[in-house]
Amino acid sequence: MTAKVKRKYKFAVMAVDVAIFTIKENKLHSLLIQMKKKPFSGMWAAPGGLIRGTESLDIAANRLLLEKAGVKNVYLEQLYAFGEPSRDPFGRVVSVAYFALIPSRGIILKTTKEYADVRWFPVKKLPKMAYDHKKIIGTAAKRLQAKLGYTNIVYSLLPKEFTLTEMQEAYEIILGKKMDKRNFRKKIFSLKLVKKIAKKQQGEANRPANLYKFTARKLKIVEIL
Amino acid sequence: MTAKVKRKYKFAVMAVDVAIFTIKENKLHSLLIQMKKKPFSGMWAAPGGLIRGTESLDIAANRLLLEKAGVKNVYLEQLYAFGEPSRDPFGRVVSVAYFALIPSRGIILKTTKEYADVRWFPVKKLPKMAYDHKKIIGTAAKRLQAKLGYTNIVYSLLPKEFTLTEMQEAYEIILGKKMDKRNFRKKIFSLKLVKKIAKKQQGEANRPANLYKFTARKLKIVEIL
DNA sequence: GCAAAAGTGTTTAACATACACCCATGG
DNA sequence: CCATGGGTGTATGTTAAACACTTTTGC
Repeated sequence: MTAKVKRKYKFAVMAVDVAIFTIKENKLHSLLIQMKKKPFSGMWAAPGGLIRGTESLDIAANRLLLEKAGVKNVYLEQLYAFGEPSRDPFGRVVSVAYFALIPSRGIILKTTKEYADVRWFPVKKLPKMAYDHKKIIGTAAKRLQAKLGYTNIVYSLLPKEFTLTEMQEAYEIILGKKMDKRNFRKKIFSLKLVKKIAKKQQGEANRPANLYKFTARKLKIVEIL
Repeated sequence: MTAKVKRKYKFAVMAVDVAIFTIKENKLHSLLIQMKKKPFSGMWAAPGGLIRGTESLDIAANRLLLEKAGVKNVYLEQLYAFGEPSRDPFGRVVSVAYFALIPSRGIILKTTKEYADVRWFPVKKLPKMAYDHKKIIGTAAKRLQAKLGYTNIVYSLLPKEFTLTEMQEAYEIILGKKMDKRNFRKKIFSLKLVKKIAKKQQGEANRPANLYKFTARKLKIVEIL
């Protein structure tokens, strides 16, 4: 891919990279950081880095999200280990990729001096990316699609209080298809995933929608689709 | 867990371990090797070892299965990366676990001088195991159960030619429950997973069963259960 | 009073489940 | 001829899918 890069590490080392998603502006977005060091300067990457000697993989993933992007309190699960020998020009780096979700309201991104920029990109319009990170984002997006179908994972993309239309839109955006409003609600109600609260959405030029919250904000296996 | 073991590696190193299953004697079995070196001497472990600098994870998994147990040509997929700092007393070893399946007919196990023994154990009666390998086998068994439900993965546990009763028994053994013969067959036929061949099972003291083969010996996503 | 999104049921088709008897072979 | 597992169909209940109009608000 690129010529002559000094191999920094003599042995295989372990990295963790995190594909983190949110829904913004009716599109699925992924958080990327812009690299400074060659040969990837200007290119974008998922937040990640080497693990420390004393931390578990899960803890490393949480730490790196916070350090590299200022993000915390997210849904996080292990995705896949990427270990092609050629995937990192600095040496043999095996990356355990993680997959994270966060609601978009109220996130403040943090740039560090190590990186040029931190931004959300629509998953359908990713910029030029470093390493095999485009593949990692793609694998994570597929996992997200699959999990929508058999778990209540959508809770981790929505705020505490939300309308059923917002919930349905999350499905439609991620799955890339329209769904039937009545059938969708019937299913959600029959599974008792949400409960109505005594508040309505305000300030819209139309009938105000009821607000709901999840009965449990914890991953559960349920047949949704 | 055990006292005073010299830490052999200064940095985190990468290992691959393989949970391999077959069906034997109407039970799900996993292949284990018996260790010689302390502090695990006498205990059993899934075949595995350190990755080489130039091989991918998938290739390492295949190589280790062959080297440590003499097994090849198996269904193999990545399972999960286990990275608790304390999981290996020799140092910081992150293990990418794999999950493998093989039909039981005609396998010849190979013992090496590095290990005391190689044997199949019923998954419900595992011996005392090294590292976190009991957890790895357990995670793999759950993955297998789940995949039976939404893929044609059972092909990798059956011989080229098999009876429908054998196929159904594979499901019953792994899921731990009886299934209805007529409904099972209806489902398998409607998905066109198998085709009848012009041979019958011989030598049983009852009506001979028709033999079948899979239309495709390749992983496919299909709603079976 | 109009534009915009919210909310709400019924009908039909597909699929899952439960269930019992006759058949072909070996010994 | 008997023991053993092989092979087959139907009726019922449950779930999925298709489909359109009325309501409530802001402006």
